[in-house]
This record gives sequence, structure tokens and C-alpha cells, in this order.
Amino acid sequence: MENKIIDSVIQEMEQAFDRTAKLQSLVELVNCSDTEKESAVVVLEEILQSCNATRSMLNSGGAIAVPRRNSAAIELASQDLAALQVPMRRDPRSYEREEITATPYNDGYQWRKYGEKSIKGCTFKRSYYRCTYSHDQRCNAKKQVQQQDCGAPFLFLVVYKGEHTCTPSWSTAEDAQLMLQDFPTARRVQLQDYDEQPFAHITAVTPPVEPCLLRFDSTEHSKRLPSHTNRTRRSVVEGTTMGFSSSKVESEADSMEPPQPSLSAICGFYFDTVLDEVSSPCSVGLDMDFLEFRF
DNA sequence: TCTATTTGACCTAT
DNA sequence: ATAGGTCAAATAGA
Repeated sequence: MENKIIDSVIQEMEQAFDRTAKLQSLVELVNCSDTEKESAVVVLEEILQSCNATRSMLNSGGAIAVPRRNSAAIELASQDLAALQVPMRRDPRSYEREEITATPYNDGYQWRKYGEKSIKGCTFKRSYYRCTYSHDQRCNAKKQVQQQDCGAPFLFLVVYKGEHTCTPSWSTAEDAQLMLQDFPTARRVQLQDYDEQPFAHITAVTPPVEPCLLRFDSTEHSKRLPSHTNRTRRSVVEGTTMGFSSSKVESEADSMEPPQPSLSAICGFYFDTVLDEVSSPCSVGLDMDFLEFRF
């Protein structure tokens, strides 16, 4: 029973770690003063260190002191944790969850927009999406995306309603590998302009079946740069899901620094590359969500 | 021509 | 009456 508790605590810690890492990547994107950002990063690093330390202790098994006199309470706590870890069977239509994210479009599912609405008290309109397979496979999953008014242009409130009951066309490991061989045509790349600055995110989620190569070609990006930055510069960034592996920049002008990873996560990676002299933030990200993808 | 998005109209709940 | 959610015709783009 004690092992069960420890397992549950480890799982909770893993989630806390992942969420903190995700928050760290968001902090990178938020427009605030350097001092504030630095403070936030320091705090986040401390949290991550604590998570790591706790995880190590739990994994070693030596630091857990379970008071035996509380065995009844332990039993109850264990049951509670188990209930948290294995949610009860529920109606897929009743499922609902919210999240704040800088990347509302790369959750691994394909969505079709069916509406947009101005919401009272909100600067930005709310967008309504339903699963692409809502008709073909009668999938009831929907989501709403609402950009936040907090001055950080990259943050969105995403509300998911209903669980996916569909089977995406690339749901097998074999399909996923085929997709990887065919990048970028097989992958969807979401391009969005924020204040006329390009921002890209790989939205096709790679099922975490095997270490795989990721490749991002910014040529498509360059087409969307503001007219005053019309130099053609092509950067190709490569990495793997197991860590950043290599990068190179091909430029017909003078050479520039190769893109460097700005944040390495425990799994997956996140890095920025500079596209031109005004340092348009071309972010290519594979965020933590992909690891949680179910198929 | 097909598919996805946009957008005004309509429906429903409060 | 109002706000939020959805529909469906018009439109855009590949």
C-alpha cells in the first residue's frame, strides 16, 4: 500500500514538474521587464530543483518515512490518490477542462472552426472549434480559444468540451513514422502573425513511440515577414524528440549565428531562431502536451 | 472543384 | 432583453 502512495506521489510530482517546465516556456514568451522575467525564471528554476530533488528521493525510496500509526489515514489517502489517477468512466460529452497556453493550436488534434463571437468585457473574440471528424466519426469534442487581455499577446484561454471519440488518420505508429519522413508536407504548421511578427508552431503531434527527427524550414516563414525585412534567408533547424541534435543556417547573405536552443525540457525541446536583422521571434516548439497525447 | 474559414442570423439559457 | 453558442450561406484559397 505504501508503494502505491509513493507511486501516486511520484506521478503527481512528475505532473508538477511538467507543468512548471511548461510555465517556464510561457514565461519566456511573456512581454515583461527583464528584471521581472529574471525573477520569474529564478523562482521557476527553484521549483524545478525542488521537484527534481523530491523525485530523486522518492525514486531512491530512502527518504520516505510513512508513519505507521496512521495506517488508516494512509489507506484513505491512497484511495483518494487512486481515484485521482484513474478517473471514473464518464460520458465523453460531459468532459470539460481549461488551460492557459501560448500555443492554443497545437494540441495534437485537428479542429475545424465553426464560429467566432465577441464576448462582453473581452478585447478579443472567442473562437469556436469542433473536431474535424465530428461528422465522419461523430466525435463530439469541441474547444473554445480566447486570447487573454493580460497584455501578454501569446496567452490564450482554451476550453475543451467533450472528449475525442475519433481515431485520427495517423493514429498508428506506422502512420506517424510515415508522416515524419514526409515533413513538412505531412505536418501541419500553424502560422500566426502577432503584431506582424511571424510565429510558427509545429502542430502535428508526434506520438512518442520512437525518438524522431524534427525539421523546421523557415522558408515558408520568410514569405510572411513584413516587407521591410524582405531578405531571403533560409534557416533549417533540426532536432529530435530526445533532445536537440543539430542545427544549421543556410543564408545567401552574410552568415549568422545558428539557432540555439533556449530551453531544454526533460523531454522535447523548445528553441528560438533569429530570422532576420530585426530578430523576429520565430519560435518552433514542441511543447509538453505531445507527451501526453493519447492514441 | 473541394475544403476550410468567415460572419451575420438564429437559437437557447438566464 | 441580453449574452453566449451554433448554423449555414458566402467567401477564400489551394
